[in-house]
This record gives sequence, C-alpha cells and structure tokens, in this order.
Amino acid sequence: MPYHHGDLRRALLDTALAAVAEHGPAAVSLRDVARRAGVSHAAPTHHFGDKTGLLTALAAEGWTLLADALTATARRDPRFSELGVTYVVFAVAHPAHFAVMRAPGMTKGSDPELAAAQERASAQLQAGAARHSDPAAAADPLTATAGWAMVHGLAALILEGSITPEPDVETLARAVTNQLGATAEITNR
Amino acid sequence: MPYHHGDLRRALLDTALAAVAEHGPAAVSLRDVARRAGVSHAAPTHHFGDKTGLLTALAAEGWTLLADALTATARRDPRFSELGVTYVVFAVAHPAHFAVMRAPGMTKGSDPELAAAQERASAQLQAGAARHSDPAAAADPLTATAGWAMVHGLAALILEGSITPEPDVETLARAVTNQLGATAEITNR
DNA sequence: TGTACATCAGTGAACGCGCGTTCACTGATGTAC
DNA sequence: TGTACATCAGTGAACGCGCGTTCACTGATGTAC
Repeated sequence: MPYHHGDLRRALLDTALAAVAEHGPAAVSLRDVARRAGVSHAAPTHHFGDKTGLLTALAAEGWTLLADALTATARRDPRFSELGVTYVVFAVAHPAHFAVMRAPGMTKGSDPELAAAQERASAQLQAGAARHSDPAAAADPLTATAGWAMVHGLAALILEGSITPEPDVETLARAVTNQLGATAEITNR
Repeated sequence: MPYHHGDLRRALLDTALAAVAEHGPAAVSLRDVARRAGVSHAAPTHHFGDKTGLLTALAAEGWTLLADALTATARRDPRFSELGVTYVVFAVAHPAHFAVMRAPGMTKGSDPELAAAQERASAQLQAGAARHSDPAAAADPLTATAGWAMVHGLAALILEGSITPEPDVETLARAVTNQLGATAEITNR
C-alpha cells in the first residue's frame, strides 16, 4: 500500500456510498468510511472537512447525475411521463445517492455545487410538466405535483421493499405513470 | 416528583415521538428520551427492553392509528381516492409515527402487535382498490400500485418540505388523487 | 543531470463525549392474613 | 385495623465502545534553478 493513494477522494465517496446503502445516511461515520477504505481515520477530514462535508459532496454528485439523466431523456423523448420514468430508474439504480439527496438535514444546503445541481434537476422537471400534451394540464401546477408525487412515491416504495418491480423498474414505472392524467391524453386525441 | 410516575410508559412513548420528529428515528437515544421525560436513564429499558423495543412500540401504535383511520373512512365514503386522502392526512398529522413506520430496519418486524396492525392497514387499502368504480381498474393491480405510490409520494414530499400543502393537506390530497385514473371515471359515466 | 525546497497527502496518538446495557439497590404499592 | 411480605417501578454507579475532531508529524511528489 503506497503512502499516496492516487484518488482517495473518489475512493472515500464510493466507500461512503456503500455505507449509506447498508445503513442509511444517518448511520454513516467517518471512521467507518476510513476503515473500509483502508486508510487512517483522519484521512476523510482532510478531504471533506467534516462529516457534513462528505454527505454534501455525495448529495451534489447525486443531483448532478439525476440532472444529467433528465436532460438526456428530455432530448430523446420530450414526454413528461418519460422524465418520471427516468426519475424512478435513477432512484433505484443509485439508492445511496437518492437517500442522501432526501436527507436535507444532513447536508449543507448552502453548498453552491449542491444548490446548482438541485436547481438544474428541478428545472428539467418543471420544463417537462410545461411541455405536457394537454395545454390545460401543462398550465395546471397540479399536473407537476401529482406526477412528482407519483414517481417519488413509487421510487420510495420500491427502495423500501414494499413493492417488487415487475417485470423491471422501467416497465413498471412506465405503466404506473400512464395511469396519470389519462383525461388529458384522451381529450387530446 | 413522586417515585412512581403513574404512566411512564405512555410518557416515554410521547417523549420518543417528539425526539423522532426533531431528528428522525435513527437519532433517537434511550438516554435522551429518559432525560426529556425527567427520569433515570435506565427507566426506558425497564419498559421496552431495548432501543428497538421502543421503536417497535411506536411503529405498532402508528400502524394501529392508520388502520383505524382507514377503517373509519371506508365506512363513511367507500371511494378508493378517499383512502388515499386519509393516508396523506394521517402522515402529515403524525409525522413521527409515519417516520418510524417507514424505518423497517429499526423495528422488530416479527412483533405480533406490529405485524397485525400493519396487516390490518394494508387490507383496508387493498379492499379499497378492489372497490374502484371501474371494474377494469378494480381488477388491475396497477390501480392500487399507482394510487399508493401517489399518496405515499405526496406525503413524503410534504413532510420533507418539498411541497407546501395549499390551501390545506386534505384539499391538496384530494385534488392530487383526482388526477389519477381519470379514464376510469370518464368511461364509467 | 542533480539538488534544494515547498507543497501536499496521509498518519497515529490524544481528547472528551454520549451512548446502550448491566446490576445491585431502594422506594412505593398492594395483598394475605 | 394492623402488620408482614411479595411484587413492581425506578435509581444511580459502572462498564466498555465508537464516535468527531485536533494536532504535530512524516512520507511522497513536483518544481525551480
């Protein structure tokens, strides 16, 4: 084991993700992360300042990944419901990131990188709602709220183990989001 | 302060709820609960055995409250969407109970009282879905999944502070759940 | 090509703290006679 | 009505542990000349 690690910052982030996935964001400890990474217990402090700093870095990374995924989806298929599917797929594929993103008390909300990534993701969602095929639905804030609630809840229930995604996450998410705003789809035809 | 408290068990449960509401289930400590209740730090152990026992008692109480609320609603207004409204109203009115109910890793799932209450609540929800006005929707498991996801997500987003319930929780929940399964309502007329 | 030096990354000992759990105990209550 | 005794509820001292943070340090790397 060389004295200099190479990319310890990245390694610590990955190790922290594993710890979050196992026991949740609240149970993460710097000493445990260091231990798993095979490094002295003071090393994480060197990179992240303190515990909140580590979780903030994870949250920022998570929001960035989500914003990127939403942007890519919007470019490929502009339907609002596809953004919802992307949201659910992201949450299930990155459960540890998602958990940290939803634990606002444990991160520095004022962190500029975190705030910017969060802003970018929510702008994509809002733009998606405004693009709804039915002008009435597009203008109604309830459309966005209901859609967001549905995909957020579906993701949470899958992650909690309350729902088993059959046959797979994406198909289930698409089927579920199709239950939404059926009125608009019909009146539009 | 008399030596015997009267109903220390109840007092400890209430104190624990306050602690959960402030910092989440993971951050609850028996010593803190005892301190808040003005009692020796070993007293909680006397009533709940250990920390998991305390949280399990809270979870069981929460599921019982929810099952009771759902039962009362089903008797008053059998529409599926009303059960959803009740779910959201319950979650926002009892945030600490709801948080513990959703932290399955911290409770004894095998506890008979907890399991029974949980079973009772989910039976109400399933029966509600089967009562859906559209026979096709009633038979489709997606109807229940989508409805559950939506109200669960709405509750989570309100509790996280991501959504401010305007004009009030019940009205918003009703408006949001009305976005669901509109097809069925229409084809039924 | 070699050397001096600044900078950076990671170490390991030390601190004080709050925690869960145990244990022998004591104060209060109720019940049998 | 009084008394002895069993039972129960709550106490407080003690234990060992993992934690976050600090601090002076040392090993490695790169850059200027």
